[in-house]
Amino acid sequence: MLKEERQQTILSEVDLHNRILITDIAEALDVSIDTIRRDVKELDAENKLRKVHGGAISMGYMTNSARNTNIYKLDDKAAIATKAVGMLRDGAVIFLDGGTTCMELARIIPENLNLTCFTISLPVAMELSHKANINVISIGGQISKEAQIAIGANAIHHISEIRFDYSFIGTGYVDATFGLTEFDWDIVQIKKAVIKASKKTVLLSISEKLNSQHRYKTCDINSINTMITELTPDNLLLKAFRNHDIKIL
Amino acid sequence: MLKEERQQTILSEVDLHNRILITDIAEALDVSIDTIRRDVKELDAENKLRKVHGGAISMGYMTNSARNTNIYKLDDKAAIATKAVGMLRDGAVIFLDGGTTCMELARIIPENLNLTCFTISLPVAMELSHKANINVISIGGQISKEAQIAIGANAIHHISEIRFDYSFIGTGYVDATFGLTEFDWDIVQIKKAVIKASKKTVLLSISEKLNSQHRYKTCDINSINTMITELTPDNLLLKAFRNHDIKIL
DNA sequence: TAATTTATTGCACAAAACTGCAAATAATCA
DNA sequence: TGATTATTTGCAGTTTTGTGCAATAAATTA
Repeated sequence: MLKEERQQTILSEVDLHNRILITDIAEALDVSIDTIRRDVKELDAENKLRKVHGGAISMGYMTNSARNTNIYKLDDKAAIATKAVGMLRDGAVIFLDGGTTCMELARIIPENLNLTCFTISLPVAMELSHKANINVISIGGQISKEAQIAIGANAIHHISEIRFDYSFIGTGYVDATFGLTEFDWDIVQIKKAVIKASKKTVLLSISEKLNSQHRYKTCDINSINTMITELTPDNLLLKAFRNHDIKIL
Repeated sequence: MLKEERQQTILSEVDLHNRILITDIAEALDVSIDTIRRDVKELDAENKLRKVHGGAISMGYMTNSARNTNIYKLDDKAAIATKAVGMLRDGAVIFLDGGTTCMELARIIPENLNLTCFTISLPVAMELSHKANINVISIGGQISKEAQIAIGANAIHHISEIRFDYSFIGTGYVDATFGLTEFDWDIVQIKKAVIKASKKTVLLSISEKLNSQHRYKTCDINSINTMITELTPDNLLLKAFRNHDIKIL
């Protein structure tokens, strides 16, 4: 196997799973740990990923409070995902959005939990499909090349015919007064449908996105039932959100 | 052999397999390693490919992901996929099944081909989503954990509402008299629906599967329009199939 | 703190790349 | 056509690169 191919493989694995373990990759590609270590080092120097103790994480997964020095240590998105997992109960029917934070949630959902998970995200569906007790249902539709999620009328129609106990969604931008906004029109339509189809909607967002906005509006803050960030609920950055009828975790 | 045609051969090999090894090409064309090295160097300078240590990779490969780590019988499968790619025309609406052979086909579909591809396979959808000119539509449904494909009534219903120009399907087992059979009932139902929805059905199967059978039947050999194996069409193993109204590639 | 895991470093071996050179081949022109 | 020139090719020696191993150091966990 060519070095270049190997590095491409590492990159695509990182893209797919947000994080990789050096040892896993070495075993999968059947080369020594040293080799993978060197590869990861190079890729880090090229800013294609971030090397951390024990492995590597994707750039998209990085947050600006970059204290991600250890693959096992909780970073921002993992912290959010951990809080979200606490909301899950056996037998629930949930929806999972695309994006790295929801992907992280999918990753850490316990194997023994009995869940029915709907998702529009190809990577999330693949990740969940490895868990024995989770019934995964992918919502079909045209695939957005950027986000690797199903979009379009078909997907929206399907969502409208389901009633989720919980939906876990991300957002491009969020602001206490302007609500959730996106750069992409199609994605807004999907999220609108998801929110409408959910008993409870849970927003997962790193604090970095707070107080930002863009062109197309998904919904008001009031349409969200629970908002999870990596911050503690009493953080000052969340003050503006406390005026709304929304639970903050 | 002229230098020009040699370089042309190198380029087409790179296009086909996304990567080459200097040593392989040198042996195949029966010239010295140095010659190929020089050729590759020139082609790199002309931006026709990217020279890397030990070989070369196609320009498109850089963005290409999901390198197959399952190298089992990969050469045979690549040979089948190559024949299948030859059937594709701009503007076609096709269906791609799951399985490693179809995955290989997805992998080598040229970037510049304009296609609408439906698929039930999560990995195939992800692979295709990286190609700019291919409109990917995932068919949703319950995800089979073994095969990472959508199965069930919902997926079947969707398929029944489409008319594919070509469908490329795999099979668990195939026999000239017993037809296509599977170990899994749900998968049979999906394949039946696909065949019904296709103007032309193309079976991709490595020769290893020929003359094998299992519990559940998908269809007779006659329901298949074209059958592609890694063998040459006049191979003895295919003799029994030549009695049927089926094109063999 | 000790025990375990991960990183780093230096080293050896192998594979590949580069260089200069001579022989072979192709192209040009009288 | 034959002689001259330029290009291409293969080979040998050298340099560079890639890989794995083992010893040591650093970081992490219990």
